Amino acid sequence: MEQSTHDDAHGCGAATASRTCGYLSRQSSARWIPTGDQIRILRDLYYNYGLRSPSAEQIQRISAKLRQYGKIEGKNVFYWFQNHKARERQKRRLTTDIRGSCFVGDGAGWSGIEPAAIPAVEWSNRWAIVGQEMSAPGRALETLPLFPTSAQDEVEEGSATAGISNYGVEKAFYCCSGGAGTGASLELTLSSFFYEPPSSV
Amino acid sequence: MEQSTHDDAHGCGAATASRTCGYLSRQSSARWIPTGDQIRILRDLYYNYGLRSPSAEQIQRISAKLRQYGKIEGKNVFYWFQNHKARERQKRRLTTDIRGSCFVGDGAGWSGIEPAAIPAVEWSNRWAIVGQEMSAPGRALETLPLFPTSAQDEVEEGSATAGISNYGVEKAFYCCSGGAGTGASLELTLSSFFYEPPSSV
DNA sequence: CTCATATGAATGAATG
DNA sequence: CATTCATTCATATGAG
Repeated sequence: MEQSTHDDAHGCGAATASRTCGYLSRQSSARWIPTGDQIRILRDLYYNYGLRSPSAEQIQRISAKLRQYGKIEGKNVFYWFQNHKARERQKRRLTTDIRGSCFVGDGAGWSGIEPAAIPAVEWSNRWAIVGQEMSAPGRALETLPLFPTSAQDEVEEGSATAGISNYGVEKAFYCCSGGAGTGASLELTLSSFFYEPPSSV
Repeated sequence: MEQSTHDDAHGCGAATASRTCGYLSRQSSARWIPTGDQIRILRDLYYNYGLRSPSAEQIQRISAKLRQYGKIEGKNVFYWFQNHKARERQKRRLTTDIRGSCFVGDGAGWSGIEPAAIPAVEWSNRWAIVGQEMSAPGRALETLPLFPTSAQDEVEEGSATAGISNYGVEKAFYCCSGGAGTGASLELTLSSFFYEPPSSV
């Protein structure tokens, strides 16, 4: 789900290819295309190490390290973490997933159900090490907690959120739509689900 | 042309649609296939109501409502609007070669030639320090110190980074990071996989 | 079967 | 940190 499309499937990094891919897969991509190894490491840092907002120094080191797997700049690492974090959060907000599963963990997928990517046991080993070494005042790994964000976050939905006043629809240009005859149903539609509790069906 | 292929033609909703089709037209499509009703409502929201970028809550409500017409998730609604807007704009960019009738549009003035060098210095402010790139591919990290407490020096000076002048960043104020002796745990963390066999190059 | 088009999904990059 | 834009991949469908 994550980046199954890319990963290394763009004929770049591949598993053994190991070409100085990075940025270009065939021409001047102008846009960074992470290799499989790069992604793997980044994900490892994110999930297994809880790194979510690397500092400048961290980014430097990470990008420097990842450079051996392909062309990469600091900003790429920076953006990667930004995006990954943001999208994980967004997923939470958009998903109507209200299942009372055990751990939401570091979920990585809209489905909310991730095929046990990171066995929690794995961490303990590393965490321990990192933990003791990290005598620094809560730095480096911003979020050390095994469970990034408590589920307390998305519980707030469902009740209020009744600020239905305006749903961002301010400028409605009744132009293009040819089948304007559906207007009625639209209003009905809008009101129906805009006033309905988010409880699915 | 628009969505003549789908709409309800995928043997799902049929003409009258309103069938609990959604995701699967036969099995697990893995990909959401909107039903005719769902598309109709979405288009209605888009065109008749000018809804272009629904918020998270709106998406939840919309998807919840559309769910009665078939399986659907929040991300589907999200992507739908995202794609619809992007493609409409893209189409406009391609067709509007002599735009000039009305206005230039919403900030996307396409005059055939878009210089916009984008000095890439925009982000410099944020992570200027990160910007520094090393021309030494392959290694450089292997020898990184375990006690990079001094890492602050290089950053603080900024001269080191300025030497690269990669982005023409003169004054790099390491804003966000702030952390000084941050590095320690980081590379410790990284060390685990930094020892990986560089099978790449 | 191959190709073209439409479109769902994903993600890098960027802005506020 | 969230929101948006642009680009690209992946897949469904129909034409040839």
